[in-house]
Amino acid sequence: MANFRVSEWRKLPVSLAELCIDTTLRCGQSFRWKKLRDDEWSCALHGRILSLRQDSTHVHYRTTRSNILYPPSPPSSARSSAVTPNAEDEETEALLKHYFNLTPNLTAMYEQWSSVDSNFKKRAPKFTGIRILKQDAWEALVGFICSSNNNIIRISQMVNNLCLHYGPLVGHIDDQAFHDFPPPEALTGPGVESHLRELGFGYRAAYIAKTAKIVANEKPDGWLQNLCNPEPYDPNPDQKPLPEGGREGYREAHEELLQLQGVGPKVADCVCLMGLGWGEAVPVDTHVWQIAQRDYGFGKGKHKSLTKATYDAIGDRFRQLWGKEAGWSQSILFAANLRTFSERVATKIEVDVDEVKIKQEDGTIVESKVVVKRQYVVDEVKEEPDDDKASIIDIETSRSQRAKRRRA
DNA sequence: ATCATACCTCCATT
DNA sequence: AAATGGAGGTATG
Repeated sequence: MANFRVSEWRKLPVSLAELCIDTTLRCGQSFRWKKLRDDEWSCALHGRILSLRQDSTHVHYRTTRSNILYPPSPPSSARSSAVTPNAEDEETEALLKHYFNLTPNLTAMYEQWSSVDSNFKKRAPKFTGIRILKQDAWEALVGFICSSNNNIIRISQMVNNLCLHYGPLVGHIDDQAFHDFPPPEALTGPGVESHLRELGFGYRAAYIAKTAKIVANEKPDGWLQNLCNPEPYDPNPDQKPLPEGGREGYREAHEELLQLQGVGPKVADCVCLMGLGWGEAVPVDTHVWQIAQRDYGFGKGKHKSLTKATYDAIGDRFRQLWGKEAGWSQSILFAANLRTFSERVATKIEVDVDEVKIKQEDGTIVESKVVVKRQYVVDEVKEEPDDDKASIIDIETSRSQRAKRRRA
């Protein structure tokens, strides 16, 4: 195992309210992180494996690198790495801060959204620390092309398969291979589409192959990166309201992305938000559509179904409500609505006991007790539980001790 | 503009 | 056990 070297653990002070890596890495933004050991997440990024743990006060991180590709620093600087951070550690910390987008004050943002939106205030407390990642735009693009008509488990399998077959090997942890995400040029070959089909990508195989060719061959160098939001994060945003439909740069990036194969409005917004730094991008998928109907009055009148017009109207409504970082707020409500996290949603169990008389074929009547247990999602805004949202979790039927017998 | 349909595959549910 | 529907949609008519 001399081929790889593992750095010391280092730590960065971060509260769980500012970043919860478990929720952030499981909420469907990124598809490559693996939880190998208890509470330790790892992912290949920029030629190294980054591993993370978190406690209530810090994020702990370390890297695993290949000695062959990334030889150790000279002895002069390797000496005191435990006390004095060397260049590699500095670089890793910078990567961590960048990837997890740690500059914005998330606690203040939650407070702001809570003060203007009672629904957010109600649902967010169990989903704190969710940040929008600054992922590589190309990786986000391919990942979300894979997401159409798909579920997070399979998307992750597909993306991992893509990296395994087309991405450079970065290292191993416990015999688990970690590959970096393949650049567009790696996916332009003639056999890519059919190979991806064999790998189970379905109709998305063609989308990825075509999009890779467009990006690598038809667009100028740096085309995708240049769609990034150039503005640094501003903790004291100016008073001028966000333009209807978002800033010009966002609208342009969205429009450009729509030219690609397999990229519609939703995928384009995912890339804008999570890969290009446009906080006002609001991807409206089936979950957000459900949320918009349930909590924000959509699904009736003019916006009965999720047409393009409705899609845009939902984005505009959320931007108007939550502002420049509407996409962040949307993602928090999205996570709160995921089945993956349903155990966090407060539930209430209601038990009904009914006496039932059952007349049997032979004329005898049997008295039975039917116990029905229903589970509700507790809704603190509406006191009344919705019957249509209750799910029956258990029914017991017991015949009473002495069944009364009568003549027919 | 809106609507309907096909598209790959996997999985849970019926 | 075979059928159905849904999964973080998009392209086409």
